[in-house]
Amino acid sequence: MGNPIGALNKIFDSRIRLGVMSILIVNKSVSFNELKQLLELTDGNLASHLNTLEQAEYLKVQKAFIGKKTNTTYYITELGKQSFKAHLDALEKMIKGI
Amino acid sequence: MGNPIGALNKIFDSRIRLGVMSILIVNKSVSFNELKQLLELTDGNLASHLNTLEQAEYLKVQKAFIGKKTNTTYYITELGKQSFKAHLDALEKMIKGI
DNA sequence: TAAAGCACTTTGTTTTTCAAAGTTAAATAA
DNA sequence: TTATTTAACTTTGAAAAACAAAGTGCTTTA
Repeated sequence: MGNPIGALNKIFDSRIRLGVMSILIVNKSVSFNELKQLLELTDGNLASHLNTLEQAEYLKVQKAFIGKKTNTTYYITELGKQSFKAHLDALEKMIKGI
Repeated sequence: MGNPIGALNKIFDSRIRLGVMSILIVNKSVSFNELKQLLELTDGNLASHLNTLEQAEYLKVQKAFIGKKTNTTYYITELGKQSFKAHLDALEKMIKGI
């Protein structure tokens, strides 16, 4: 049996990134502004965490106009979904001592 | 509905402290050296995380001699147990979108 | 023309994490 | 008896991460 924390994904050590993923796994797509309001973050802080998630290819972005307003929408990728689930599995195993 | 990440406990943002709690919730008592080996940490790093957990009163320590060797053993406190469970509940709710 | 909203980027500070080395005390080996 | 080892830290300092605040570019609405 290896190190119990070894299977945890470092990207998900952050509560904010965990929060983003949790929202996106249930909601399919969420806008920058919705995330900002839900998680009560400053733009910069949110943007940088979203960037980390994008770099990892756990998220993809779509920029569009909704009516006349610019809108940035985030989606979870297949990789993101898998990685998040793997992380939750690892967490569960660790907690249950499996 | 409040901020979904608001109910998470900052002390458990750290994978190492999560790991320690996971071990102690199943094992009742674990020595410094066992933790060090299980989690593959340097003494200093482990000691400082244990200290954080102790400050929060999530852990208590017992120093004793086992045979002729000094032994430091860690136990989870009732507060620690409750806080850890509360954190896991918050996590679960967040993930499931409750 | 001015002000406001969106989605950033940049800057700089604060906080956290960590390894490495040093410390203290007891135990065992030479 | 002197030296080494083990346990469990503490201290120091560096690197990484998190964050707020301010600035940017673009568009829209007043």
